[in-house]
Amino acid sequence: MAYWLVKSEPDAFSWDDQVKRGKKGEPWSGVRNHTAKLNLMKMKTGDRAFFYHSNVGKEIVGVVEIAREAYSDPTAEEGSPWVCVDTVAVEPFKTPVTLDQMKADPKLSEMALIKFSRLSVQPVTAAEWKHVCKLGGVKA
DNA sequence: GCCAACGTTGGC
DNA sequence: GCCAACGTTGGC
Repeated sequence: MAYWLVKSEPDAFSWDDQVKRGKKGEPWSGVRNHTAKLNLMKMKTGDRAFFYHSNVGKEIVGVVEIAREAYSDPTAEEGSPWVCVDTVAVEPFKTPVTLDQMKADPKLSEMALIKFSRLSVQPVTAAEWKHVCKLGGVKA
């Protein structure tokens, strides 16, 4: 299984919104960056991702699962190359893990979140996943 | 094909 | 609200 991190501005789509979608999930659409798109295309059903609130909060607030692999993004122009996946809420963090916390943690110094701060869909290593789950108070 | 200008993202 | 980082666009 692979691990990921996806970003959303809570003003646009928050963790609470994701939870409200229930098992139906929500299309993770609107990605318009090729690096992010490549990551979306690598996702498999059952992969897990951290749900990160950018701008407001700047913290990981929960875990989502990939419920549907990459398909043509319905919010993009017809014939455009953009894709989205469906995400379903799995579990909220007991304690949100903040950006400051991750920056200060030597175990997480190589995280894409810190090194490529503008990438909205990014891979997370198994070691990082485990560690952040621990900080967040959830099972890896 | 280079690079300056511009737009967008996201932390501060 | 500002600005740094980065991607994209367009003139040459």
